[in-house]
Amino acid sequence: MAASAKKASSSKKTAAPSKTTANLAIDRVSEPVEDYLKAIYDLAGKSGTASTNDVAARLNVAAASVTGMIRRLASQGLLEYERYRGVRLSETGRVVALRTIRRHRVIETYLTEVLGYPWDRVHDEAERLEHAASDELVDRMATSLGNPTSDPHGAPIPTADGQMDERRHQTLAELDIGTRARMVRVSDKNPGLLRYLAEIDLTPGTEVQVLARAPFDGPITLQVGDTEPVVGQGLAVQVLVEEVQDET
Amino acid sequence: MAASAKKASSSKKTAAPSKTTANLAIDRVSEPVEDYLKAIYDLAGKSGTASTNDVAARLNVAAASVTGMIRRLASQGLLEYERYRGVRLSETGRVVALRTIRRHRVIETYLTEVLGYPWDRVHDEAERLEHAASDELVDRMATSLGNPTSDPHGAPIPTADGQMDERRHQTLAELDIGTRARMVRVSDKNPGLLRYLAEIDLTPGTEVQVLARAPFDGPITLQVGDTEPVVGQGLAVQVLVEEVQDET
DNA sequence: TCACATTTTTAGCGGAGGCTAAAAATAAAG
DNA sequence: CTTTATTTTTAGCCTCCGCTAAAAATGTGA
Ligand SMILES: [Mn+2]
Ligand SMILES: [Mn+2]
Ligand SMILES: [Mn+2]
Ligand SMILES: [Mn+2]
Repeated sequence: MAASAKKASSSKKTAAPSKTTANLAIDRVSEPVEDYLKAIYDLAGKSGTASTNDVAARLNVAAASVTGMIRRLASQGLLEYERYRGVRLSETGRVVALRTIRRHRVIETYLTEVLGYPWDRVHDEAERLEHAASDELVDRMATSLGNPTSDPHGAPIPTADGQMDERRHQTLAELDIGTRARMVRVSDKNPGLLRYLAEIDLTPGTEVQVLARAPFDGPITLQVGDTEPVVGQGLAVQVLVEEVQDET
Repeated sequence: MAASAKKASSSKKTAAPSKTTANLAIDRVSEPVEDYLKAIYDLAGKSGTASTNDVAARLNVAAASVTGMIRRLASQGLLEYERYRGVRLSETGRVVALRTIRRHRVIETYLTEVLGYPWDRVHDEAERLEHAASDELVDRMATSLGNPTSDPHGAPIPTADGQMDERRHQTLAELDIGTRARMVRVSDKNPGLLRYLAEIDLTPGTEVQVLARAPFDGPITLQVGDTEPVVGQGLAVQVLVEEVQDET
């Protein structure tokens, strides 16, 4: 809960404009900065730190560019940085990242639910809109959707005050044969995969079971509804699932 | 050329990718560029040209910055420019401007009609979203609104293929006493004015009549519905109206 | 421990889009 | 037709955010 007691990141306007709650009036940052913070947020994952190279790969920029940006972000108090030692978001940085993620995911949900976008094309649109939409707009969208808790790909949506379900899930590749499970989530970054999943009806919420698994990472036979699609290991490791205990 | 390694790789792939209709596949330009083109589009108006100073004032940038940007835009073929002689949009520039204007106005309409935004706060939001929303998204919004022809402030919405109603209108200040007219349009850039207009129910579509006009630009007494608000000249010149001929 | 591989940083550069101050061109007034 | 005022451009500078090439730090395998 450290209320971002960092140093003087906010210029020299007023000492403390309004800090009633935690800290909602964080200076709005640029589009690239929001994308860096998002990338770092989810690369860091549990270890807490992200490497220069990973960030570079994720954002499709040169490693040198990442070093440069990282230095600026550190000087703004958005992250902690020690040369050669990776980077870790500060509390402020985490808040900014989570709000950007919230905007992204609410927008994706709105686009599919209300405007009829197919789930394989919302990501690119959201990747740009997330930087332009105000929190108010996003909250209006969320409200009109009934405050959904996950986006079309099953990713959890942070609440307006920055809480997010951080549960880890097993992949379809790890699922024991015969175990009943529910499809929970898949990455939103591969449109082809998403289209294929939609085709075999393997979307978040759907029940799925592994019927057979050929050795040496061979094909995996599934049961989805009353079809039995056979998928590869490459797909299975991308799909997150959750065991479902049948209640009487 | 170096910087275009990944993103703007569109440059010189094929001479003419697809030019079936007029020219719909125009390289997407930056946010500042879109704002310059919009500003020039409507400053130029009928005369066709806009001055450096006017553009600067409209965009809140220094005149020197405008000169710099103008040179770049001219070199990209978005406008025609002769030193000291003002600037005029090229056909390409006009197309880009109109599409940006379409996005802006459809977004404003969507925000008020669907998401319940008050009409005095949609402009700022649209000013940012217009650069991030794809034409597809905007077309989906337009479709779901039934393809409206004007935005919440009465400004005409260009069609997807770039047609826009360019009619000029008289202002409330010019309206003859006793003439029945319909409120048509008001600038979207002054939230206070918009709130006041909403308060006296003077919104696009509403019938209005000038009952009296005090001399020397004095107060103007209106009839709006069954109220008789008295407004100043400053307001009256901002409100565009259209005479309404009563049909039997 | 030493040599090589990998990762990261530094150095230097470029374009976009801002700025201010000064110079130049154009327009307005006497 | 000058002189002055206004408008516009130039010159020079800045920040942000990219890039490449080279140097430095860190990690690894013999
Ligand atoms: Mn996404
Ligand atoms: Mn983004
Ligand atoms: Mn507007
Ligand atoms: Mn804008």
